[in-house]
Amino acid sequence: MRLSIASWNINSVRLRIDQVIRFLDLARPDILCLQEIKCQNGEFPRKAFEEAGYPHILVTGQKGWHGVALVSKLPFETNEILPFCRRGEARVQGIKAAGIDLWNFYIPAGGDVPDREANDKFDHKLEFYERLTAYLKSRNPDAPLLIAGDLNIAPGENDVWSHRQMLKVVSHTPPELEAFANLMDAGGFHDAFRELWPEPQKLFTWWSYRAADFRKSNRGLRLDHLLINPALKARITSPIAAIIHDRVREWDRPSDHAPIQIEFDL
Amino acid sequence: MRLSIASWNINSVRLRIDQVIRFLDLARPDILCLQEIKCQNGEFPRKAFEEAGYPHILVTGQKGWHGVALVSKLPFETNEILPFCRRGEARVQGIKAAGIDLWNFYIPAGGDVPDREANDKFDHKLEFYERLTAYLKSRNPDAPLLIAGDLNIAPGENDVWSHRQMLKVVSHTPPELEAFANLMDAGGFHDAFRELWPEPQKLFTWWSYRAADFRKSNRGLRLDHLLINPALKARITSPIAAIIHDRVREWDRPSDHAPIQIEFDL
DNA sequence: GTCTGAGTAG
DNA sequence: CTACTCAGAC
Repeated sequence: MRLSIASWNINSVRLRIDQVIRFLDLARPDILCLQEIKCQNGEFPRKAFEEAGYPHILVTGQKGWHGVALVSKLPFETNEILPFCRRGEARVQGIKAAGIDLWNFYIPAGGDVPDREANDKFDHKLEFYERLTAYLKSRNPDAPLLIAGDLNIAPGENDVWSHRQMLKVVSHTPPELEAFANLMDAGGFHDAFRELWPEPQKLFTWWSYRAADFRKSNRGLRLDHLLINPALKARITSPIAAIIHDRVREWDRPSDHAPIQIEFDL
Repeated sequence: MRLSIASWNINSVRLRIDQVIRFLDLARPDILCLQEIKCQNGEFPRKAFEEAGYPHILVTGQKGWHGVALVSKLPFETNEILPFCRRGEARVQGIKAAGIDLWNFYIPAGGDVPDREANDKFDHKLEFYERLTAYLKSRNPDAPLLIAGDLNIAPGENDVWSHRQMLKVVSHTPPELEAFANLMDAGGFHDAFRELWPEPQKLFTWWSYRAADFRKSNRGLRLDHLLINPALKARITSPIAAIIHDRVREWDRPSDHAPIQIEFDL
């Protein structure tokens, strides 16, 4: 079977429901992982997704901030509780579909000051990574796993518009780069995007709203990821397609994140 | 010459600039008086009015609340300072166009409690009426004058959906009705709307946002007025046309006020 | 119900 | 820059 998974930090699903449906109609992933839905469970626009052909829906919302959701053409099970967010915010989902564990994360952004003592948000972010990394070490590595979402770290020199300037900015500071590397090591993850577009090519999934013309300044970051563990990689029988839908960032009143998508045969 | 004057409480001119231009294109008044523009002078969308054929613009704005503006096909002079608002808020404009004095007012709404002692906003409203009435008594009555705007009083029994219930509600309380009557007496004003649609016909220019269907409940008030003094009346050589553009209140995300317009030959 | 401001977050 | 909350106004 062919499987296609997408992920998108939508920055308010109610405000951008038309754009999400438009994206689904053009990209037709089997499963879409959403982050920053910014609504409570009862406020999620289920009907629009059902009508678009995505009847299987899991919403993990809260009032106002954060919130993740998963909409799927395929049925899925929810059987795992993933205790990575110490504040219990709506940032984590774990499902099993087509025999694969799929985790959808909106990892904390981490505030402005890259100092765990002075800035509790930064500490919260790194602790999320630490908990996730530790969990992976004790998890059965033979179970196929895909991690999707806004991980809020740009891990490589070419995942930021300026490595030198960004080393001081939360999302690309040394402790974050180390946390991301530790995660990759612990899970043995494969990054299909970087495989397809090798260094030193720049890859971005996010561009600030503050730039008048994000294409012109192109000061982006690669904060969104789809990570494949070795057990899943071993089951894939085709080349892995991976695409950043950066044209979507050009739409009218867009999210500041572009959707990302991977596709492969099992 | 034929002269056409309109008035509209727009409830944020930046949010509804498309609707204002649409209204100008359909009604083509020579001068439009706006109230509740809710912006500072530099934030007023001058260009849209200029492109619509209204190059003469006077903006009296402030941050966030209130604010009045006047856009005109005809040139005008601004020569009079009208000291009716004791708080110095952006609620008053006076110009002279086509030999006529035109005053554009956004008179204070007056808060909830109809008691001058307990509610300073109510006192402020009545003092505005008192100052205006006193000023008219000392003004040269031979100068043609038109008062336009949201005067925030529904003066007659048939200017409210329920005279009995509204007598307790600010906009139609006895001291306000008296203040309005004193104003009309002092200026000798002619109300072209009531002339054209005599009692007991209901006339409304405002409907609350809270009603699901304002047409169905039709709990409106006549708060907006265009008042003609005797010297102006004497110069008018045609019947006076007067229309409440209540269809505009049906537009998508409308102001809670409808535009009003009068037209006559001089 | 629909605006604006201030504060918070990204 | 854009989104959310909440309060204040009408």
